[in-house]
Amino acid sequence: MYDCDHMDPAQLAALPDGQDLRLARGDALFRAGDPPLGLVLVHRGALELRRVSAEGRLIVLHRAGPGDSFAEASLFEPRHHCDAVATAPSLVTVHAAAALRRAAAADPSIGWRLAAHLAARLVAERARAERLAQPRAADRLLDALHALPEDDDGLRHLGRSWKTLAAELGLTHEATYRALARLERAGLVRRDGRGGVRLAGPPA
Amino acid sequence: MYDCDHMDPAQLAALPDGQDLRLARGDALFRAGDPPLGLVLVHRGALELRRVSAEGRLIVLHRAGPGDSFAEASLFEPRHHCDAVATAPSLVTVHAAAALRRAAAADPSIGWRLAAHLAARLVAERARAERLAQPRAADRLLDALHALPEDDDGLRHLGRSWKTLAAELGLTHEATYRALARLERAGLVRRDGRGGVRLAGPPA
DNA sequence: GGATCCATATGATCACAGTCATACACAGTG
DNA sequence: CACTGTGTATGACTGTGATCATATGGATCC
Repeated sequence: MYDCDHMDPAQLAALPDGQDLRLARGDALFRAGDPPLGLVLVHRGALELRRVSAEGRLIVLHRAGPGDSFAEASLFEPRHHCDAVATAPSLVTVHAAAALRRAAAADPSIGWRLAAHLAARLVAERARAERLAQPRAADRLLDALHALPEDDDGLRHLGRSWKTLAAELGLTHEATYRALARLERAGLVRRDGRGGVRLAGPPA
Repeated sequence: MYDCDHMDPAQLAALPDGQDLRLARGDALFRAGDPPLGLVLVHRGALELRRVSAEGRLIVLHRAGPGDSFAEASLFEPRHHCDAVATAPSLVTVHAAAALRRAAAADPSIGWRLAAHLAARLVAERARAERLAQPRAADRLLDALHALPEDDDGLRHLGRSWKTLAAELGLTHEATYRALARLERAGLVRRDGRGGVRLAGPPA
């Protein structure tokens, strides 16, 4: 429910002088420790914010697809604290932090709109934390799938690989595939082979 | 590192006409589904944002102690999506959403400051998600303890019960006590009986 | 047309977190 | 004072996710 984007990032896009960038799969837009780049809008492709834990686990902090924005928090931080990597060939617009601050000084409404956008991201992030607090893989998985935008008839399309989803859920891909297989055997989930998912049963 | 409060909520407190409220332990400031109350500043005591999962698990979405604020996101949402419950006798100030919006229209800097505050909360929330993605209880626990503010000599004070921390970490209290005992036996953690913790070894 | 890489599986094993039970100390209350 | 609720702690058992291994089909690249 509150996992979708309430605020249209496009309303943030009414901003001055963004710089367009193309990224190949695997390219890093920035690395942890870099000075903040600014607000990033994704037009095509997908980017992930990643960290590697002390034990070497890859952790996906956030994932942004077409129409999403990210790195908003970096506008107020001295350094980036994670890597931003393109998981597919991508096209993004970067609004430099300094320029954005100047624009906000000129147009007071930008601050409030940015706050609204950040509030939406915060709610989504809390939903994610709630999901991660579930102990069982099937619960996390079902929760994530129910949060997916639903087609006019009941089809949802997972816009990424199951392996990627596994990382977002804090699970190994093996656990994810197994949970998926069990859910499918139980008739709660049906997959068409191409990223489409159909769910049975109430979200509750 | 990025789990502490970068932004001083007090700078948000330069706001008009807050309403002070006293809460007893167990009192709910609002419930899921209620219309947004507004921005809440905690002066004394502690409040938790809670949900109950479909399986009946109690999930702590956020915890605010003295000097913290919460429910910022509710300023932009039509309804609250979780309960706010006092876990101790508390004193709070509520800045009504409508009043805050009016104040922001009059003073443009409020929007930007609010955005900065929300950005800090977002970073903290991502750190929490990162923590919850760790599979082992000891890792989550150590991570959370290292994120605690450190005294001038190496003492950290856990400002809440271990049971409460367990809920924040998405663990049962049993698992938490056991992990704690193991860590203490291994010499990585030392507790004085009164909420004080001393850690050995690097955060990495 | 191989050679590679990756996502998608599935099996075996083991560590560990969840669950249920029990116990004790302490605070607050009638 | 007894009574109750809560936090702290530990034991036994079970379920399940992590780990390691292996296999296959689809891309992509020379």
